[in-house]
Amino acid sequence: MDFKKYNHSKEEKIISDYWIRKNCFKPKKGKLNKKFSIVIPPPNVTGKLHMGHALNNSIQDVLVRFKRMRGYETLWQPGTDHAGIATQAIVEKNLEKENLSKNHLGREKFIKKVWEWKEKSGGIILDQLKKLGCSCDWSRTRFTMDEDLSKAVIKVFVELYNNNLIYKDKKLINWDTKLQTAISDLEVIQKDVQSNLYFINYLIEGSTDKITIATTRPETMMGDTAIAVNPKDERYKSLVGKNVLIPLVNRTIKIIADHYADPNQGSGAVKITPAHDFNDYDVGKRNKLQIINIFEKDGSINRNGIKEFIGLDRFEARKLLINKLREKGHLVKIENIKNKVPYGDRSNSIIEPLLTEQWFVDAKKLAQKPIKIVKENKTTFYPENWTKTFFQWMKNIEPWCISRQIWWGHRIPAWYDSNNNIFVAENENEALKLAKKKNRQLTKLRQETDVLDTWFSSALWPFATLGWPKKTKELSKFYPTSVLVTGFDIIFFWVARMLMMGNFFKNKTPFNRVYVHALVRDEKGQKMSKSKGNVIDPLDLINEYGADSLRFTLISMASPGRDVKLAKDRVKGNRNFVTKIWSANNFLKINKCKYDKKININSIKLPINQWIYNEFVLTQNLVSKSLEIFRFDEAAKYIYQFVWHSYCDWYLEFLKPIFNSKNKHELNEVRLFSSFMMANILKLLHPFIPFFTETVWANNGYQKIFKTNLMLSEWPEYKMIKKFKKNCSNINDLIEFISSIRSSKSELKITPKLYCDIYFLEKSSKLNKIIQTNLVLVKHVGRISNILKSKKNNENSIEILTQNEKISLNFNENIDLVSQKIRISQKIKNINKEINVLENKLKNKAYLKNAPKEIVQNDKKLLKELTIEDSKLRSIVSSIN
RNA sequence: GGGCGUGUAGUUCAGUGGUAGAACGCUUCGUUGACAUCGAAGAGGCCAUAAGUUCAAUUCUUAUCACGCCCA
Repeated sequence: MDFKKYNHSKEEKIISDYWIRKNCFKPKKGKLNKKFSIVIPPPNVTGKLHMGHALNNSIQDVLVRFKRMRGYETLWQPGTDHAGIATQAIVEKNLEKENLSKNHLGREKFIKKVWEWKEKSGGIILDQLKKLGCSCDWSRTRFTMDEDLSKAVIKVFVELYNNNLIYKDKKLINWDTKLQTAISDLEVIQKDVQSNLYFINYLIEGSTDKITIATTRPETMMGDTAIAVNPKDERYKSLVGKNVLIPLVNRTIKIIADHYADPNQGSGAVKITPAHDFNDYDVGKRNKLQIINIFEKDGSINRNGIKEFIGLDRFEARKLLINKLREKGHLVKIENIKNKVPYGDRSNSIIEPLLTEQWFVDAKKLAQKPIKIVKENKTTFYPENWTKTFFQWMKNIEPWCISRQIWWGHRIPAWYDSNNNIFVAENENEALKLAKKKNRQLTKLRQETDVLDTWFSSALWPFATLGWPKKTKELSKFYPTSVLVTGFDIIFFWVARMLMMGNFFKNKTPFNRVYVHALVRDEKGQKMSKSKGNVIDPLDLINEYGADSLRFTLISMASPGRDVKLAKDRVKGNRNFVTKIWSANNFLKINKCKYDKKININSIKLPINQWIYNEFVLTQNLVSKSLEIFRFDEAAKYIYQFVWHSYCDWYLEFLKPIFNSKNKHELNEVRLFSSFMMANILKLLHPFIPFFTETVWANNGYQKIFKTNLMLSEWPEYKMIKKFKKNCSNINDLIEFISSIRSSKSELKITPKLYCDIYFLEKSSKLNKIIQTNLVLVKHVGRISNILKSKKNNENSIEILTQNEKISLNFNENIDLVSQKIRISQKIKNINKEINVLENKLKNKAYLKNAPKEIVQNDKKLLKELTIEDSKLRSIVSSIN
């Protein structure tokens, strides 16, 4: 027979199309009458599949497929978010190529262009998820800018506003001068950089004395409104209240006493620029200082600056200013220091604190319920220690700046009259109604131009995607969702905010459990990044090794609280695993193994079938249990171990002599049962490697007898059968016995394929009994030609010890007895070490008194066994002479 | 500075209050009718260091060292 190799690319495509065509991913009532739901962490609509996605979604798919097979009605809700800043940037870039800009087009036309882009290119990542095998209900795919979801966003905004949980305020916020929008504090990354610390003299008015301040941002001098010294700082006590002249700027400001000034930092005197520094802003508030903003929105100097600096970029201004200060003798020195500088996570440009009017969510108030919910374990984190991180952030939470000065996003539903009175409503008509209560003559309002932070809409994801605010079937069925699977990097961005919104608007926590997985790194543990060039593209791996191999690799490496260090070799290894099963299945076909009629497992007679059955049940239980507690790595390990080592290495090997025999009864049982086991293996493996298993399922014709494809079949829930246990233990003894014969051959440098005769030296050998009842298997797998009735003693025979029984092996060629003697002597030494330890232990009265009985019993038993082993080995050594 | 985590075989990682495990890699042997993307056999560990608790510590506690990450 000629068997083709498994062609993953071809089969994956076929299976994927088949599942979708047959609507297999839609929720269906299962046998349990229970629900299981997950909402996908919506990938950015501009996104391409990276390893993080691959891990995140493989895990979700394992859970979803597992629960579906177990009989839950299962929904995996997919979709993407609109990624305001990122998407706008891409479309703007495309416009540039056509020599257009968004300002050219105007808001409406630009938005139209973005939608065009989205329709054309916004589905890439979803297609990639399909390639990975994700069993999302794709017919329910949602997008945060969809009409329904937008309605939800507007409703949420209005309600929060009416509850005083959203407000507009003039505050210092993080301003991205490149993107020209506000961003939230979470989107600011503090980076360690080398900076210059400039020491500058300010002249004290009415004297020739000077005060030296230290700053890393000298250009902000133009906005200084005070110099602060610590009230306890003796050096400066007499200067408090005096005026100083800002060099070059020639404006006078006061020296004030404020605890913010740290006597140990720099010179101990610090310039205060309330408009351009968060700490200075607070100092300014405390001391009622003037606030002078010196920057335009692009970071250039505005008209509040020195005349000749107006229009200069902030960094140009810094250079020029330092030169001038040096020229005029105001610059004392420059020190090189390490400090933190804020960068925008999207633009990678230095963030400028800027005083502007923005919209804020009162996060502090909204955080209260989630804190309570998590405390009460109504939402639990796994691994548990993330709870701590969550609390720490939630308890120190700052107002959330939600307005963005861009066009792509949910436009804030607020309108202004000509006096800038604010009217927040779901639409302009409603707003106008509100406005008319104030002023009957009003006919026209002006809508807020800002849009909302993308995360604002993502925060509604678990209920908005299910239809909220409409009371849909899905919402009542699948909310709260069962588990959220996510990386730790978005616990604050997303998880916390979903908890706020879900608990506020649904009065129910959006998910019962949060499974937090780690980052995928390269094999050296380095973060993957384009600049380092160590990015592994999951699609490359899928093409080369198949989606299944990639999935199995990621899942088996996802142990809690540890990063996944991914090397290509791992994927290759797991591809080999897939091939191994393919080849095992071919072996079944060659031997006409077919599961074509139902089996009464209880009536299975052959020990080897009983053995593999109980081994399977053991594995099935371990896999199920591991998956329930999110131990994907262990689940994968158990199934790998079983399939490769129990099923292929031993079970299939033991079947070979049966296939060669003429015993019809045995043949029938083996042909039926081996295939039945294969079907169950495919089931257990399906959540991990769905494409391959579904393919083999179809090829083997299991559809007929199970009356379903694999992904909708029932998860194995077989019970251990007690009456099989005796035979199972016998098979385990055989395995151990055969292994020791193989070891002995290897030690004696005898080729494994060489047959030998054996003789049982023990008077009443337990092994002998077991072997006699399984003679055909042992002879074939153990390569034994005869079991001798009497002992042969010559230079070709050797005694070995296995399961504490002495047996004699007889070969047809000479063997190296001398080296064997050395080896056994070494073994005796080792055993005696152990015996010593045990004897000492058992002499210890405290041990005998305090240790649990079983432990002591066990040690006594072990000591006995070792003592026997020792004496038998000694007799073997002496017999060699 | 505050918080969290990690140090176990060459590598990547499981694990446990009482015999230390896997995968990959390595070594030797091997194409016997499923599979060389394979099989068989092996080598390889003071479980980071120190002290404490305990009859018993790789496991629990504390400290130290090293390395990550998050927040300020």
